Amino acid sequence: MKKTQGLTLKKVADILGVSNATVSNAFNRPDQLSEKRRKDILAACQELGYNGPNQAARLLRKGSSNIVALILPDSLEYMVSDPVANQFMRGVTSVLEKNNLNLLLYSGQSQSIQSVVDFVDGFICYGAPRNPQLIPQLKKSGKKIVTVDFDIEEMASVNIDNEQAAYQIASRAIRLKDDNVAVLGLRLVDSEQICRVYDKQLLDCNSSISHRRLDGYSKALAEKGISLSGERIWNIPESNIKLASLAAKEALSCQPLPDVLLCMSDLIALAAIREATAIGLKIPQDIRIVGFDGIEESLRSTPKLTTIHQYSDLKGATAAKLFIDNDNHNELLGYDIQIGDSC
Amino acid sequence: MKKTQGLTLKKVADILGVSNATVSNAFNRPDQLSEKRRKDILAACQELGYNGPNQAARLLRKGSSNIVALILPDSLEYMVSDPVANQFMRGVTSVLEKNNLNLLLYSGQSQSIQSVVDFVDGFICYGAPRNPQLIPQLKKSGKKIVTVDFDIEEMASVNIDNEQAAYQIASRAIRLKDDNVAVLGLRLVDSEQICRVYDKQLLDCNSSISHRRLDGYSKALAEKGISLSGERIWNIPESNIKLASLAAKEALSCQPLPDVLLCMSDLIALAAIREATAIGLKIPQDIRIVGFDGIEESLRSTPKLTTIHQYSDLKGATAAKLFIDNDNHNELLGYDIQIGDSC
DNA sequence: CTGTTAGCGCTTTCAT
DNA sequence: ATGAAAGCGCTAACAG
Repeated sequence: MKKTQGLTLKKVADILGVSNATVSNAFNRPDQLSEKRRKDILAACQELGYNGPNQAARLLRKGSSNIVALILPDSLEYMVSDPVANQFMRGVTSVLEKNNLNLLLYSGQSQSIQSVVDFVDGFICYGAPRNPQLIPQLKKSGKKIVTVDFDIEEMASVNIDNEQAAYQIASRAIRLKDDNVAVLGLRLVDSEQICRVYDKQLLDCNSSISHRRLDGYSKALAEKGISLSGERIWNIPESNIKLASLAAKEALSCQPLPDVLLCMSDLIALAAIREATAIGLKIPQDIRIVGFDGIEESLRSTPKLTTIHQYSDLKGATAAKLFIDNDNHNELLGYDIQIGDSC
Repeated sequence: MKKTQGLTLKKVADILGVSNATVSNAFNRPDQLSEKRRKDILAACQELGYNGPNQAARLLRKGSSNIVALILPDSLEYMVSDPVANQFMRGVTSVLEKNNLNLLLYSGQSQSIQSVVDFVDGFICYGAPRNPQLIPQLKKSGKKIVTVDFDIEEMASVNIDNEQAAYQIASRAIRLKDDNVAVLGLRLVDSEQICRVYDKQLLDCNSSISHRRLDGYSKALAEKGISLSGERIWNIPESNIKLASLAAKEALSCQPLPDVLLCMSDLIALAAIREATAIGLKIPQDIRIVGFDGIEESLRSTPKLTTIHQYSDLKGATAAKLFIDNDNHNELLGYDIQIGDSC
């Protein structure tokens, strides 16, 4: 394997008979030398095959790398194929690319941020990381941080009003006081299993968007005079199709059959639609189903899904902009109700 | 903002009254000092709040960072929401995570690899990058490289036999000698527009998987004695739903109406199914449609899509393994025909 | 406008 | 088993 040329700024300077500072300036500070000198030097470097200052050395010296880490809530393996995370990433990358920043993906399940913290200019943290230990580490890293869908005190953040959105979609789904309602929830309790919630210890209730959504559902239910017990709430440990289908099957094989299924993600709702259809239920006549997120596929399902559409790409773009502008404020984004045919 | 503690290995060594080499060894080379000494030092570091050697300095010194760059064919913005790329990335990340390697996403549209080349241990290059200039840069970088779906001489690679796969799926789709066949192709010519191919200059015919697939189709057609002129081949500049739908509409509003639609990706085929259904065509009675890739959604479409299923996650995992093992060979992966109801 | 020089924080020979 | 010291390649203060 051909080794890299081993050209350094110093060598180049020697060859050209100028000081290394001048070469460095030619690359980094055009105002520090004459236009002609700069052009000559750059041309000579090109000629020699020197592509510019070594980025690792530059990082050590300057402390900045143009790399930003995106901390995903779970392992990358899961997150890279999650449609909501995808859309979020799309927003992030669109802004980063325009600003010549590079993206490092990092798992929220990691033990620590140590292995990357010195390489990156900061962190965009999408959802509370599965490993809560990361949060104090982030705080004391001294790096720039933007959080999304949760907050770290004093840090920039991007959120939507999950409770209000959940309230609205639930209000729409529930018609009658004696509707039988079931909730297909996401990570409500600390379990790797699909299970009912009963009165199990709820997971970090304050920071979790799932609990905000549950609060919204509950408020809507309370307004109609319906009560919801833990046995009508399912916990799904992770938003993926297989688990969602299993949970939907459970809920649909229950007596009495639910009239309304409040699903905390579209992936879950779409799975529920498929399962309900498979056992011959008519939607929305026999059962009403609503989702949350507004992924693309929800527009194409049969029936089209009624859901909360959040602008995940905008969320990503906003997070990236706050990061770049070093803007420390807390942004609250809007959402829409997407009216489909599933309720 | 609380600044980082500013603790360095040297300061820690001073505080503990040992040399910096000893502290370094405590972290990096357990065999270089007594077990007890090591434990004491590590404990003391923990106490002091020193999390270990600065990674940037370590990188400068050692030249390795545990970061691997994944070069995607196009801009990240597009690729993060492409289902095939997602599945590939899933395979890559599953292996990288197990090996404590971090993933940097890099756009194949970039001007150069310069901004990251010094930060990473090497590159996995998924598909020929849109900017062909990157290829010589990669070659002379001296870094470890694994290519996927194309080759760079002397470098490890992972491929499938696109021509053979395309031949098989086309052979299945074509029934009669007087079938009227249309191809919905991907990036066959250098155009940002949806257009017929006619006899336009074909794009880098040798390295492109699209041209291998076209060769496979042509072979199958030739065997049945059908000829295919450029006006029955559409070029879609990019695999996304909107463009695919437009192209499908064009093809379906053509006289004579095609009996068979050979689509170079599932995204295209699924769009074609929707468009055909929308204008009242029965699939497969009125028109047969086949895809390529085998994305998850193709299993759930109505009718279920007949397509080539490639194991994109395995492809990703294989690429990552070759990278990690420094294995320099050229892997050819298998594929399956997924028989659905669309043909 | 240009050159000299002191580190950035670490790893690794080479002595001890 | 431990320590002293030489850089890795660069940037930025400072002096000229």
